[in-house]
Amino acid sequence: MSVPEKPTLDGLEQRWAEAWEADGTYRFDRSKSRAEIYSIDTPPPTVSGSLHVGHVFSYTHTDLIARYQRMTGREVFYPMGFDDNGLPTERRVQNYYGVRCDPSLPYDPDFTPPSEGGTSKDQVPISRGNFIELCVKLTGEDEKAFEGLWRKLGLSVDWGCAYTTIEPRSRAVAQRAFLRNVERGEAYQAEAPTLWDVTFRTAVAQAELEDRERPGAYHRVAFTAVATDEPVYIETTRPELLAACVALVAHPDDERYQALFGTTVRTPLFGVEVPVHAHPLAAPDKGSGIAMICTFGDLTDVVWWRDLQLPTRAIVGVDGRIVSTPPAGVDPAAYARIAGKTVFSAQQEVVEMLRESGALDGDPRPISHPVKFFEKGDKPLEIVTSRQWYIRNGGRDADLREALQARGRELDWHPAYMASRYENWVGGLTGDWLISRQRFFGVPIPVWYPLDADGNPDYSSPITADDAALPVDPSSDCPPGYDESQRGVAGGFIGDPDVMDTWATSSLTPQIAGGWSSDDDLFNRVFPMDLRPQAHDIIRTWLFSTVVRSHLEHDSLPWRHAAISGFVVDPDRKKMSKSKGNVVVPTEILDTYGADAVRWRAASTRPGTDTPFDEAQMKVGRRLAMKVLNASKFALGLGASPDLAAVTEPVDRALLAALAGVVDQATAAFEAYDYTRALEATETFFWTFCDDYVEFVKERAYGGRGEAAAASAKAALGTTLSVVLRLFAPFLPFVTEEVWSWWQEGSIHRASWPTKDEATTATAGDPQLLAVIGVALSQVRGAKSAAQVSMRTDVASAKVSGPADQIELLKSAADDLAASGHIAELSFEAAEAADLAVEVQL
RNA sequence: GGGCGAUUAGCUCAGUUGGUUAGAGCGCUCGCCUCACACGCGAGAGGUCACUGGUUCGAGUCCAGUAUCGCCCACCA
Repeated sequence: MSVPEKPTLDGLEQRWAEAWEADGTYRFDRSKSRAEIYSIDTPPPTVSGSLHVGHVFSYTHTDLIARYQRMTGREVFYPMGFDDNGLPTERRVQNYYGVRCDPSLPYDPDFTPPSEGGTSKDQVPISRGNFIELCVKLTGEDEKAFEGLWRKLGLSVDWGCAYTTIEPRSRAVAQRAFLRNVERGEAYQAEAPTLWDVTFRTAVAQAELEDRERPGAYHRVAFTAVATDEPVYIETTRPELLAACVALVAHPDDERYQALFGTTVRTPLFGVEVPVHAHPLAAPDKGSGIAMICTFGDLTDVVWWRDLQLPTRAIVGVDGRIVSTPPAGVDPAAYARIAGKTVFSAQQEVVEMLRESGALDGDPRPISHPVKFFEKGDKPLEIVTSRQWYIRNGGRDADLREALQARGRELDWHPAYMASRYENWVGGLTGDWLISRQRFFGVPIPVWYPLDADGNPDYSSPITADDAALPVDPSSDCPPGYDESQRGVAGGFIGDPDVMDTWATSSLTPQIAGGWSSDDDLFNRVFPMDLRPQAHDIIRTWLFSTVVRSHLEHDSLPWRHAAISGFVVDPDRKKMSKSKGNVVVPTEILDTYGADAVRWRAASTRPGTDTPFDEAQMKVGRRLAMKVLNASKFALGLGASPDLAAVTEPVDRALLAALAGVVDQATAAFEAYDYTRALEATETFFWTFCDDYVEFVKERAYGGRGEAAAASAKAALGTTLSVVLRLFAPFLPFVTEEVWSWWQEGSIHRASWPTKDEATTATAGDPQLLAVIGVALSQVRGAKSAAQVSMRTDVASAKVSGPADQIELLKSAADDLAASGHIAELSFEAAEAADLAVEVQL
C-alpha cells in the first residue's frame, strides 16, 4: 500500500485515461451472451466545430449508467460515433477551405484547396469527389479533438467500437436498409409539392421545420367576378404569388360567398379565370374570409390543391426566384415584370403594379406572423414540386401510425413524461418522411434510372444496387448490367443525384454500431439495445426515426430504455447557441475544476431537467473530490481495513447499518436511471461520515481504548471506505481510481458494485445512534463556537440530558464522546425534554 | 388553439403512497491555523411552500380553478 504524503487532483485525468487505455479497462468482451450484455446506442455528436458544456453534461449522464451497469457485472457495449454527414459539415467545409461543390465538374486528383482555416468569400467550384475528400479530411481532425475531450471527461467508451456516419460500413448499412425498405414498399418516390430551402437548394422534411415570427402585411386585393363584373376582395400576405393563383376558397357555411361558389373570378394583373370553391379549412374570420389558393404559398394551399383537384401554376423556382416562363394563361406582359426576380423583389413589384391598376384596396396592413423555416436555414421555405424519395412513417397511414405509437408506449422513458412528446409528434404527422436531399456530402441514394430511346429517365423502374456491391455511389459506379459508357446516353442510365437526409443514416445507429448485416454475431449479442440516451429536442427526429427503422426492419423496438437529458442553459435560462454568444466552452472548465468536479455537477441535474450554468457549482464538486482524497488518506493512515468480523463497537455497527441503507438506496436509484438520487444518498452519507463519525472515533482508532476497540474502528473505516469509493466510482472515476490504486488490486471500475451484505454485521447496529451522536457533537461544538475557541479546547464538564432512550443509546458511546469532545467529566441524565441537550462547562 | 412541465430560503434544487417544529448545497454572518484536508473546519441567520376554493382530524403533498414562466406541437390566407 502506498498513500502519497500530499495527495492531489492534478494530473489524474491524463494518468488514468492512459492507464485505462493501456489496460483495456473498458474494452467490450464480445464473447458474452445477450443476457450478460448491457448495450448503449450512444448519440453520435454532429462534427461541425466544437462541443459545448451541454454535451459534456449529457454524455456524462450516459457514462454514469454505463459505469454502474459495468460494476454490477454486465458487459457494457458502449461505442462512440461521430455524425459527420450532412449540411453542417458541408457549410463548414465551404467556409474553411473556400470552396463550393459543383457536381458537373470532373474530379481533380491534384487539387489543393485555396485556403485553410480562412473565411474567404470567393468560393472555388470543385467536383463532388474533391468536395467529399475535404469533408472527410476536416471531420477527421475534428473527431480527434472530440475524442480527446471525451477521454479527458472520463467516458468509459470502448474506442475500438467507434464509428462515423460517413464511413463505408455506415453507408452500406444506410443503403442496405433503404433498399430493403424499397423492396418491401416502405420507401417510394413521388412527384409532389415539398418544402424547399432556396439557400441550400434542397427539400427538407417536416421534422426539420421550425416557426419563426416574421413581419409581413395583409394586402387587400380585388379580383373580378366574371359573371357580374363585381369586385371580390381577398387578403394575402404573399401578393407576389398572384400569378400562381389557381382558385379562391371560402368556408362552405359562409353566407357572404354562397353566391360565388361554383362561379369564376378573374385575377388582377394576370387575367386568369379561376374557380371559387368551398372548403371547411377556410376560416371566415381570417382576412376577408375568402382566400386565394396559389401553387404554393403554404401547406394549406397544398391541402386545398389536393382536395379540390386544382391545376398547378408554379412560379417559384428552386433558387427562390420567379421562373422565366409564365404558366399557361398568365398575361405575358405583366409576368415579364416579375420574371427572374427574387420572391422579395417580386412582391414589391406586384404591389406597385396593383397600385397602378387600382386593384390594391388601401395600404398594406403590417402584421407579424409565424413563417416556416428550415431549422438550419436563413430564408423562409418555399414549396416546390419535385420528385423525392419517402419512407413510410405513419403520416399517411393510420395503422402504421398506431403501431408506431404503440412502440412509444412499449419503451421505458426516463423521465416518464417525455413519452407524451413522442405521442404528440407521431399523432401530428401530416405526411411520410422525405429522405432525399439535393446535397453532396452524404450517403447517396443507391439507385439508377434507365434512359429511354430519347434519353429520358424512367423513374418508375429504378435500378437498385446489388447488395454485395454496397456501398455504391451512383454518380461514379455503374448499375448492374451496364457499363460506364452508357451513362447519360439514350438507352443507357443515369444515377440518382441525391443523397439521403442525415437522419436516414443516424436512424440506424444501433444497426451501424452493432454490425447489422456485416457482423451478425455481434448484432445478435447487442440488439435490441438496452439504452438510448439523448436530449429532448430530438425526440421527433432521431428517436422517432430510429423507432421507425427498427419497427420496419426488425419488427421490434431498437432499445428498451430511453434516458432523456435536459439542456444546460445560460444563467438567464436561455438556450445556449453560437449566435447568442453565450456558449460555455467545456475545455476551460475541465482544466480549471477537473473532470470529476464537472461530472459531479452534471450528475446533480436530474434526468430531463434543464439546468442553468453556474460556475460556482463546479467548486463544490472539486471540494468533494478533494475530500475523498484526504479522507481516504486519513482512514488508510489510521490502518483502515475491511473486516466485518472485527466490527463490534455499537457506533461502528451503527455506521455500517446506515451504510447498508445507502447501498440499497443508491442501487435502487440507479436501477430506475435516477443517478442524481444515487449520488445524493452517497454524498450525504459521506459528509456525515467525515464530519461526525471519523471525528468521533479518531481517538479510539489511535488506540486510546485498547486493541480490540481500535480494531473495530479500523474495520468499520475500511469497510466504509471500500463501499463508498465504489458508490462514488461512476460519478468520480478519476479520484476513486486513484484512491483505489493505493490499497487495492485492479481497477475500481471493474470492481463489483457494493451489496448490502458487505456492510451487514452479525449483530445489526442502530443507525439512530449516529443521529444522536450528531446532535451531541453539535451541541459541544456549538458551545466552543459561541466561546470563540478552537475545537481542540478542553471541556471541564458536560452534562447530557434528554429522552431516556436517546440517553441509553449515547451511553454506549460515552468514551468516544468524551475523547472526541475533549471532555474531562461527562455525565448523563434522563429528562422529560423532546430533544437532547448538552450543558457544557469550558 | 392543443399537449407537457414548472412555481418551496437571495440563488440552484430535494421533499417517494397526505402525519409531529419544511430540508440540502451555494451565497451571507460570526468564529476556529483542531496532529486528513485553510481547495479546510465549526456555529448561525434566512421560508404566509405562486394564488383562490375544496376534501380531510390533519394539505408543500390530493381535487377544482386562476396567474406567471419554460418547452413541444398546430392549416401561419
